[in-house]
Amino acid sequence: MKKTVLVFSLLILALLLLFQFSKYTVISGDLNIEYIMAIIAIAFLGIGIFINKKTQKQPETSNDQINLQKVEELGLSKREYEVLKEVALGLSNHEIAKKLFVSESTIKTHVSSLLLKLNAKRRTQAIQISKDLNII
Amino acid sequence: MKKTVLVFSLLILALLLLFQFSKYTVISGDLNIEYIMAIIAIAFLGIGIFINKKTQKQPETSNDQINLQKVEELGLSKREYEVLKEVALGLSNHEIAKKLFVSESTIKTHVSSLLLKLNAKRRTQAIQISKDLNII
DNA sequence: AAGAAGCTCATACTAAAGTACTAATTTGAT
DNA sequence: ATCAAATTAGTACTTTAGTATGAGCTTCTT
Repeated sequence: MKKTVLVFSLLILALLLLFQFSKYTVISGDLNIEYIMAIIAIAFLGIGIFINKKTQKQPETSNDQINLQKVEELGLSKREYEVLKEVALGLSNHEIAKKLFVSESTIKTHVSSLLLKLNAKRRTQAIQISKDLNII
Repeated sequence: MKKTVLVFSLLILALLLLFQFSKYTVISGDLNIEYIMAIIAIAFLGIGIFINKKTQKQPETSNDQINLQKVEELGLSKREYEVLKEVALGLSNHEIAKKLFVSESTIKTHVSSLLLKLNAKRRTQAIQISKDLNII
């Protein structure tokens, strides 16, 4: 938000400067009007592209990046988060247990509390929710 | 590609028309130069944003695009594919049955054959595999 | 040191998920 | 019209998944 204000302020400033410059050069006859128009057109084309890139980058990066802050917000413990990632990989409780060198009942405990925290009824729903929250 | 050429052709045409228009109005004194500049600036700002949006949509869609050809390669029927998408949404067999107006046993049949075709042991694994193959 | 939180594990359940058939219709293509 | 594939649905069964509860142990904080 602060950046947006700054960018627009600079934009308005540039516009005003350009006006003054163009008025001066047209009157003094140093440049003809076509050049000034072309410069303005190109400049604002670039500014348009730049602004759009900035606004479009936000969803892009937030889509690919895993949001570890969200994990904390949800109150997921380190182990629960670890189990969640294995669940999302399509492993069964038994397979996860073997992989993490613990018993299956331990995994069940983790999964149960993880489902509660994610507000999911099933592990498949937990996967979907986690994907939406960008935590996996 | 054809669209790009068309867009740029129209862009150049618009530019030329604008030049002629501006030259006329400035000389005739109907409008002062600031207005024309402002119009050009806003127009090209919009064009810049528009172009950028078009070019940035390409990688987005190509990354997310679902590979329907792969679905056929796997031998998934229309209904099986439909069920798969619901499974990936995190729904239970019972919920899918209600949503598609069929019995739960029908969904079970679909899921079973779908798992076979995807070479998955569980529905969670099917989700993972489907995601890798870009079919959901 | 005491308490809270996290990790572990067990038992005993209930509830889903998944398999293996069989079978009746329906649909689509030759 | 006929044959193959698809959709539907059922029964009976096994396997996972998930819940509830209690409990021992470790780690970190106050």
